[in-house]
Amino acid sequence: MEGAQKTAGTESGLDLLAFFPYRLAILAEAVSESIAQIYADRFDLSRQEWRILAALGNRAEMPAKEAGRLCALDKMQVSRASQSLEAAGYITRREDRADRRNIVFELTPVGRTLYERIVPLAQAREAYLLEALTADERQEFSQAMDRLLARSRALASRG
Amino acid sequence: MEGAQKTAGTESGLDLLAFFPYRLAILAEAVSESIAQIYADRFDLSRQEWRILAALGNRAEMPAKEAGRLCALDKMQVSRASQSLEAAGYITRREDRADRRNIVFELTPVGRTLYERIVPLAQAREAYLLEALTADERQEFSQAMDRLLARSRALASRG
DNA sequence: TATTGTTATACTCTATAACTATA
DNA sequence: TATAGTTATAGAGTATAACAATA
Repeated sequence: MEGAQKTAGTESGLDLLAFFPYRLAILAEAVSESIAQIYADRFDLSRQEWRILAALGNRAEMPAKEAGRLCALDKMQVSRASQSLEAAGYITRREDRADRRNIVFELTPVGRTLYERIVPLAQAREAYLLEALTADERQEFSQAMDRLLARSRALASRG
Repeated sequence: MEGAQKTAGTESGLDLLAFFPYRLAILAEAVSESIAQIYADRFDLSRQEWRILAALGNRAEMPAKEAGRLCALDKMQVSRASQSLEAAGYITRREDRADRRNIVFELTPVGRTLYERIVPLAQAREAYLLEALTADERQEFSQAMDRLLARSRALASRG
């Protein structure tokens, strides 16, 4: 982002390596890969499956629609990932009796065991990453992320 | 990241919405989308094509191999994206006489015109995003990104 | 008529490796 | 034998919309 500042009065080009969206993409990809090595390489879960599993871990059950909102997945991704998780024996899927259009997910004991094996590994990696920052810096980074997210969504919705 | 701290002594679950890699992925996706609306929606370029075009803008020419390193693309992505850019008339590709295995890219006048139309729009969006942060915060965020990238690569290379 | 979720289809993207040519 | 780049192939992932069931 320093590079985005003009280094000379006549400089009008874009320095890709200093372009904020590019740098953020590279960082997010690297971080994502470092976590995917756990859920994908070691436990053979897709990103979508991992997100649903992770979201299910700290609640008794979760409707499909909430899984979509919570995991930033569309309804097709939720449908397919939840079918895979069910086929693998990690979750159950049942109809909501109150409104039978809704499907509710629940972890099986096997799914909970998987969750409890993955989560500490994922958290250890997160902790290692965040050791790059002091407690204050983490908080500032976190707040900056929130503000950047709000602005990027404002842009995206503008088209 | 605050949420990653234990909220109770017995809490061992993972709060997906507070999990740093998840939040970073969501942010990067939103930022990426806000820029892709320009190069993809308005100018029909793929992400790979855009990166090569952007990297070419502030230099006379660029070898294919350097494009790969600079744009974080593998040699196949460079090969295909550069062929598309050539077919669209935005770049030329010629052999390096010194070593005819190397291919060197150069912007055509049409390509430069495209570059000069896209870059101000992309920079305007970048600037809007970064207005979320003060100058100091930008610098701290930038340094934090560098440190996080180093650590995520250390993790990823560990496997 | 609107909503939830599934299925179908085509399309894009990616990963692997075989291949060409140059060195 | 090693390197730069291309091509081929198959697999994964994605997007669109048509569809069924329920409300």
